[in-house]
Amino acid sequence: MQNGLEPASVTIRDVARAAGVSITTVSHVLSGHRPTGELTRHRVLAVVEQLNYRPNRVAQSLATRHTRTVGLILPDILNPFFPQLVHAIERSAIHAGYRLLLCHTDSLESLERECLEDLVARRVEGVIYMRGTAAPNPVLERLAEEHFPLVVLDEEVPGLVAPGVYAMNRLGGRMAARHLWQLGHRDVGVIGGPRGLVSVCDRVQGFQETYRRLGAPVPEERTVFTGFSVHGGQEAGRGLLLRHPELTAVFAANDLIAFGVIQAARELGRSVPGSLSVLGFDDVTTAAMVDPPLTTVRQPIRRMGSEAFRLLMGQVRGTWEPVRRQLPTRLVERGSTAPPERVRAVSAAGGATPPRSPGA
Amino acid sequence: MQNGLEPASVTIRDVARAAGVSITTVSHVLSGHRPTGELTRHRVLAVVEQLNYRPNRVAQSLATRHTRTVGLILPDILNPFFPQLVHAIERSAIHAGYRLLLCHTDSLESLERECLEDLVARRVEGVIYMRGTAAPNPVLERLAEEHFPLVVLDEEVPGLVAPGVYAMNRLGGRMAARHLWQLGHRDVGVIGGPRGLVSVCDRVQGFQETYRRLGAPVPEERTVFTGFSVHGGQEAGRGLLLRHPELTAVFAANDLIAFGVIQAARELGRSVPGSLSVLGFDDVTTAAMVDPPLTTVRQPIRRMGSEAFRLLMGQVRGTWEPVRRQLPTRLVERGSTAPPERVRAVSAAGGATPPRSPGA
DNA sequence: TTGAAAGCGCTACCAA
DNA sequence: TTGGTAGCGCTTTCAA
Repeated sequence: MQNGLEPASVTIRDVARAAGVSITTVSHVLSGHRPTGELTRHRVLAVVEQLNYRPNRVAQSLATRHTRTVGLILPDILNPFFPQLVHAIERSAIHAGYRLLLCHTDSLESLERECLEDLVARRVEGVIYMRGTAAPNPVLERLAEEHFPLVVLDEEVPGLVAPGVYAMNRLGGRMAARHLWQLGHRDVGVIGGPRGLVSVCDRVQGFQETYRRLGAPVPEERTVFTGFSVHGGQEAGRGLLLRHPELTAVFAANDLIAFGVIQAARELGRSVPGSLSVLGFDDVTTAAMVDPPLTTVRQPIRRMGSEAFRLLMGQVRGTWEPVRRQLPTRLVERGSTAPPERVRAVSAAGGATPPRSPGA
Repeated sequence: MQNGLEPASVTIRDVARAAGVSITTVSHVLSGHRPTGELTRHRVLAVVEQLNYRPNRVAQSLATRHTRTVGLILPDILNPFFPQLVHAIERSAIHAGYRLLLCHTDSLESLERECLEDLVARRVEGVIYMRGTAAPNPVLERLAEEHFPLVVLDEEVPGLVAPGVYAMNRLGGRMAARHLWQLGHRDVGVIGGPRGLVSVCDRVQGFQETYRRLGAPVPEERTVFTGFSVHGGQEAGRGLLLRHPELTAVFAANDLIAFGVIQAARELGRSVPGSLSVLGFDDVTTAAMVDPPLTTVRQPIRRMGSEAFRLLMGQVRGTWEPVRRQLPTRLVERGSTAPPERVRAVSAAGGATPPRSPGA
């Protein structure tokens, strides 16, 4: 207790000695891997209790070659989307007897690589990889090639052959578009997240493709990109609204951005949804709590998390197979979207009002 | 690659053989723990590179008796307060070469105990313990007695002699009270978090003690307790406002509860802050983004996290000492608090208006 | 039903 | 400047 170097806890050897049996025996009464005499069993257990012995999991891991640990690489714990995802994963993990080793990368590619290396060196049995950058990651590629247990979650890695779980982002983008269209919005803007992220492309493209088909393609200069953050959304929103005051609605690639857009709109004296509709993506818990509750495209976060863990376990104790699971999104209508002012005005003036009917 | 049992990665032995040197040498060129010949150094490094050798951290840990891992016990990752705390801790940890092993307890005492045991068995070098329940925890007590490196964070454990980092909760409660008082609120309610939590007692008592001193003690039936959640706040808020429609302000023991109270107020047709002022605690990131931006007592989350890790490291490589660090809170005024209607009405009617002047 | 002993992959002491 | 080797604390054959 005095020296700082040696916690010197009680070992299996101590137990064996105190119980007057062999180490082997202690090991087996504890693991139940082979029958033991009733008598010795009780003697050993008593000693274990008395000495408060707990097997050293490090030594166990070295001997058995498994650590009952899974590595988690995540880009941004401050985005509430990820804690929700982590929560789901952790529930599955605990249930399966696994623990999570956390690696926060701040969306930095260099950190992603380092973390991955470190996790492997620590002999985690698998990794759930959530990226925050579009940069290629050689370490990740190597692991995938070696069929190291790995599942990519949320953000797809282009070109990587590995199991993954994603939301139907393109579909989500389409849902967003259809919703705004039906409300009567014709002048819409889009604020995507970090350029190059597959999820961003999909959401944005799904949105644009729908508007194009409906006959009102979104002009290129009405689509901008920014970071997945409130601040990013605020900046980008301000710029977009300043350059295009004619916009009546904005689709944001995630909720954080949407929050920022709402703030920007207010600064510019535009009420939401009165003068501007805002639509988000994720359906983070707080989405229901912000000023006008946010209309958003919900990702099935819980299912994504548990499915990811399930896939990982499949690999850990079984065959590797690059399954690609896509989970459906759905639109959650709340208070941040409404028909554009013009349409409402017309409606109020009376009469049926198919918004900008094709022939008009 | 076929068999599921043996990842059989390359070991130090392989490197030694391939480089034509001893295992010892390989170990030392990698650790730098002793000088090595320029030539052999390069040879070894080349082989390491070529074989893509990475030392097995499990084996290292067993040999060196350190894991470069810290355990984190946290009650509720869905409360944004904790991700923010985790973020701060993780920054310090990564900087010091440590990794975080995550244990989510869902505020369950049984899980807290299990996690603690498991973390110790996994030989983490220390534990940062954030509790979510008021239940006593024998395992924790044992660890503290044994001077196992441990720091209690955020939520104090009564009677436990161990290092800890906390916000000045009582002070925070006082700040909240003074603010509402100065705005002119005389009929106030309090919604605490889980009964028995020290932080809750401190915040509530700080608040009440101030109102008492100012001559308007808060009647007991205007103080209620609930879970640290939006839902809890909503339920409790609804009940309180229904029973006491005369209240003009509510102090909530954390931001989540405050959010819930705001929702409850709306349901009851009361605007915030027009007809009801709401004050929170924590200053979670989203506090600035909700409907009326939340006036709240800010905890110095980042500093709490980094200080906790610093204290832990102090114990890991040094002397145990039950330091108790308390960090100051401060009031952040935003939009959810305002003078009560009566006062505003009177003010508008003209004339100086010491709210409910003692002689009135 | 029990034990001896050979690892698991490293570190670090002791020699050379 | 280098190597042999005894652990670290456990699991698991193989024998008894």
